[in-house]
Amino acid sequence: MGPTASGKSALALALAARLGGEILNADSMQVYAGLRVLTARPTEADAARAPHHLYGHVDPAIRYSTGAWVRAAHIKMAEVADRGAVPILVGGTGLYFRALTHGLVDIPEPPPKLRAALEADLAAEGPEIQHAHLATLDPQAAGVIMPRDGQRILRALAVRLTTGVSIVDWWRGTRPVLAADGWLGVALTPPRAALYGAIDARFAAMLADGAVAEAEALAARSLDPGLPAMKAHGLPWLMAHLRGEMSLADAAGLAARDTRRYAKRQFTWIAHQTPDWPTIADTALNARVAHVCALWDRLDTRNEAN
RNA sequence: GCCUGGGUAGCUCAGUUGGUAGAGCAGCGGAUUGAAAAUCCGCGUGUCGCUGGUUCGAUUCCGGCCCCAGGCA
Repeated sequence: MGPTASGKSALALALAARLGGEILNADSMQVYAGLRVLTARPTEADAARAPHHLYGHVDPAIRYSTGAWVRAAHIKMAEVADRGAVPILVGGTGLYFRALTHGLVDIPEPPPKLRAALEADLAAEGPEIQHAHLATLDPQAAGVIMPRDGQRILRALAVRLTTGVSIVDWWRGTRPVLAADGWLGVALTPPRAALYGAIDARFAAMLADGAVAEAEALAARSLDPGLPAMKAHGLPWLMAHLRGEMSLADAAGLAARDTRRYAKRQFTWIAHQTPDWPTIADTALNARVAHVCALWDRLDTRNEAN
């Protein structure tokens, strides 16, 4: 994995050619259809150079989830391996990788109606009141969730109400999806300043590539702005621009700012959530490929020895 | 050249009846178990334009100078 705009897709393509691999998307936004430009999905030309999976296969009206992704990725990885190819997962969504390497408990899905009701309560009363509610219902969960973290409060309430068991107790049963030594995780960590420059340049390129038209097409569907797909970086601002609420330049500035902040959170994730993954600070593609291949060979020989 | 209003954090500004200053935004750090490009938590020392004077003490009062905006010439 690596932060946004760090060159993950290009590296994946080079590795696929070198190792005989197929590419699987591990990015929570690139799964959505209709967001090719704004989520920096590989172009048709790039996608033709190696098999790509799990890109743009979800309608933006759907509320996708980590669980849905893990199930889909698990199946795809097995299919790729059956073909004798190497599954190469690329993306910036740390939680998706974590779900694979550390696991995700199989908690029954709360009914959509309950979810909608909780969402309405949250909107009407604010997170603190819901947190107090959670504290009486599930003190254990309330203890590990911040009082204003509406999203996690909602999830904890939904799980407790539908299963009768605290989400914290569910978590105790977490088991990894992937075998401990069967995979190699690598994190790209380019210098911050270089990455920020790349982010600004990339958003400018997105605009030149039809980002506004993409936003317009989505706006025409009048989807719920709370949907995950509607939160793609830049999309809310471009839609505000289309409504005449701000200039395109302002929208672009805010989009780049959001993306920079996101990249910062990704650096934090890499530093603290995947401390055992080798990091590559190099920005040159060749150096990155060589580095990953060396690591890969080591993993290979170790596995053969076992 | 004269008049007026300004010069305080990266930006926009507040404030100190004289005891060396604080908001918003930006930025930075952190958390992260089915919304994760999400959500949440934490972090404010800066020659108070420069320079003299008054004062125990000046960013604050007084003088000079510099810069910016507007007005008059």
